[in-house]
Amino acid sequence: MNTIKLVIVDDHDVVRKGIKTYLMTEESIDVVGEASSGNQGVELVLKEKPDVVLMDLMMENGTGIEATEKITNQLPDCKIIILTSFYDDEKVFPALEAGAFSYMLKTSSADEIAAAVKKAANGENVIEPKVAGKMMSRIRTPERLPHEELTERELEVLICIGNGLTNAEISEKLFIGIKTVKTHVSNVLHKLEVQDRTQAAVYAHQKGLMK
Amino acid sequence: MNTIKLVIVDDHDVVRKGIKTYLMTEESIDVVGEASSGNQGVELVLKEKPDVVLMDLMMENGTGIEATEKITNQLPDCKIIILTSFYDDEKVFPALEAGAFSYMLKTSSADEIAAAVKKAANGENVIEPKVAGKMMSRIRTPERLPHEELTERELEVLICIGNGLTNAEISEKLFIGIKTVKTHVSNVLHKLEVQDRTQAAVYAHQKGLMK
DNA sequence: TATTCTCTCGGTCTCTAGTCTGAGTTAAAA
DNA sequence: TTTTAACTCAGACTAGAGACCGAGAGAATA
Repeated sequence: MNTIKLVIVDDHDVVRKGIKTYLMTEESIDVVGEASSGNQGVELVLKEKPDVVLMDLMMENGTGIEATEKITNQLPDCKIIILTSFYDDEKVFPALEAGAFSYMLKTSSADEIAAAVKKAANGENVIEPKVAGKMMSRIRTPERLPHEELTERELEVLICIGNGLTNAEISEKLFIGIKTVKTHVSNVLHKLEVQDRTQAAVYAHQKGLMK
Repeated sequence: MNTIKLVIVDDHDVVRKGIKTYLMTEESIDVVGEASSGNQGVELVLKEKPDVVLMDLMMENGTGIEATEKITNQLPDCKIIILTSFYDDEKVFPALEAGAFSYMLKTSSADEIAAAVKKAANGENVIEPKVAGKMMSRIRTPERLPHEELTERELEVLICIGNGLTNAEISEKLFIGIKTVKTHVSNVLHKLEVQDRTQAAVYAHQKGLMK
């Protein structure tokens, strides 16, 4: 088997160094680069064209999800392993939809991560047991999340609501009439199956739709 | 100078291994143990009595803040360096109040962390620039965070708001009249300096007051 | 071309939210 | 004992939220 070219994208220096140091003992894996932000990661990956990418989700500049999407669009053969600090309901599926190949937690051991890298290079994906459980329950209830039915404009309005704006303020911000805002708000409330804007704001925050 | 005995408490295997591997090249530092949870960390520290502890804040079992408090109560000479994944308004001060000696981010380089360990053993504390900035602004405006001024009842009401309840629903849940609820809501809005319940709900979520 | 979707806006109506003022109760602190 | 703070509730009022109905313009699709 050829050497696996790997890029690590994580804003934590210690994590990058930790993985890199550990993987140096693995002869079949060659760490060809590291990046500390999503944007930097995309650039690096497009330049190095690695076989596998270890990608953190929570980073200060540019989310890992956006980076994952950009990379898979341009390099469909590049396997991206999401490596995140915690188990987050709302980010598993967006990440997988963005084209992530495997999904692991940082609580995994270094050995497990090395194994996941090799498997990814081999075309096998690894999903953390906890995450896999979520996927099963999602398959059992395959309905889309309510907010996926929102139109672009409605999502904009929802985010305004999530920021605590009144209808009048949304009207000014989006350059539309208050009546129109009310129409959108009403549609959003129905689609999200909530009773009022406060619940909509909570929904937006809990589902990670903000910003 | 004697060798510095260090314990690492972090639920991320890669972080522990990363720091440990890096610090092995430092002759003056001896990693005498690792723990993957707060409770486990307390036990280990009480047993090993290290000079310095590197402590993660976000862990699945037992928060780093509780662990920090327990350790400093029993071993006041043990220097605890908080090492956290992100810059969180709400956890800096509780951690420092719990007796943390230094406060660093995982975005710090491995060199910086090694330096912080040595400084801690020497009695010098290191506070991340960003965190230090927060401290300065706290000193400049020593007022408590708005929500700390809330009474117990008002906090209960705020959490209900954060859960999307209407005044009528809060009234039922807390067994008080709607008029009373309105009074509490009004007080909450003033104290938090927000205009309406939606903004209050957002506040509650952003400041981590929910649950 | 006909249809569908999205975004836009209007009118009317009801109800909730929130403000303000005032006030009684209890419990703890000075 | 007096004072203070927290919790309770009332009435009256204004303004915003949201429901419901209808409708026109533009773009995309069948």
